[in-house]
Amino acid sequence: MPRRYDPERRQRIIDAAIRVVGEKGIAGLSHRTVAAEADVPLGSTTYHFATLDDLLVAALYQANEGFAGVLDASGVLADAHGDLAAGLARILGEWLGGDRPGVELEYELYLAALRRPALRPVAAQWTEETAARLAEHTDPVTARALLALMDGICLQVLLTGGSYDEEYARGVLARVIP
Amino acid sequence: MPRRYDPERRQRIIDAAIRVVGEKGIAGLSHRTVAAEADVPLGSTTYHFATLDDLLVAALYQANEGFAGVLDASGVLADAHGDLAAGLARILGEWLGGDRPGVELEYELYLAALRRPALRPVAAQWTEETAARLAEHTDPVTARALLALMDGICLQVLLTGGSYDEEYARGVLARVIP
DNA sequence: CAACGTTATGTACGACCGTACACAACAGGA
DNA sequence: TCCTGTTGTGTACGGTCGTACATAACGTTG
Repeated sequence: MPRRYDPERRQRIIDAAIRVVGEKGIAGLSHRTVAAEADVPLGSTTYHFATLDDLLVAALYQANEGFAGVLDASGVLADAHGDLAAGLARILGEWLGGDRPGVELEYELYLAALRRPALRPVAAQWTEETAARLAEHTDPVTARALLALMDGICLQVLLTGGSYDEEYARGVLARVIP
Repeated sequence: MPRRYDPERRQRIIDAAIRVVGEKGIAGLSHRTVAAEADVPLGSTTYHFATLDDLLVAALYQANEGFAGVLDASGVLADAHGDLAAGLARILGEWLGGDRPGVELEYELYLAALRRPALRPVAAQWTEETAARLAEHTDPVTARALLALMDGICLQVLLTGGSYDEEYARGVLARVIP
């Protein structure tokens, strides 16, 4: 089933959806706003993604690679014998402190799974994959706990408008590692 | 400045808003849906709450008392020398496991602060107050870490559709307590 | 080359939304 | 009693939304 005309049209729509969510939030996401951002007709977005949930699933899949990329680029998981807590704390600092527009975006898509069951498999898959990667440096239980604690720390920063304290994060993350 | 006609009209609107968010999510919240749920005219909701953010702020304030109530009723914070980690793990179990419709509701309102700056002071206040209450049984740094970890554990359960493991929670919470 | 199914587009409809605003109901001071 | 300001209501407007659907553009098959 070959694609015709514009083979990357679908990808353009996903990219546009991510930009829209980044700028206006999920509340500002509609077939029309995405079509305008991607510079495609309205019918094109409804054709490739019948419901907005379909579009959100695709966007979340793609956004999940954001943090995974930071994780890879950091080299923390490459160094088998480094200080894991310090490494993770540094990664969070880079992720939260960077002026990338992706932090709120990626979290918003992730948290949207709370009310949209269609997103839960994607969120679950990301959690399991990341936990598995962390587990290579500790054990599965600790990996999930580290993930949960990192989530909680980020939430406290993002929801309360506070600032990120890397030294605090390193300290409490270290407590979780047995 | 005496209230006339219906002194509790404002409260009725807030209660209705919480029910609407509980049933249809924030996405289903509008002046009209709230007016219908509260059985008041449309103009009444727009009069008492000019913007939906105003209404969400009031709803979040009220919803925050939900978890605080569970915390109080549990008696965990009353027992000065009990096992804090086990107590908190049990509270989370009651909160998540109960068939109350409040869990997703309260978290949705809380997480909405990510994109709505108007809610952040409320979220921050709840975090600080709860951390202060926990700090009476440990130290401030540990209290905030416990709160973050509890948030993260709940998120993993709610976002991935998984089940809550109280024994796991007790174990990792205990690691955070020095 | 003709028929056909997939891919893609344009447009229109009914529903819902926030908002504005004129107006009614009432309390308290002059 | 009248006047004034606050509280509360009804309605209508312009805009955006999801959705449906007729139709075009194209590749494939026979």
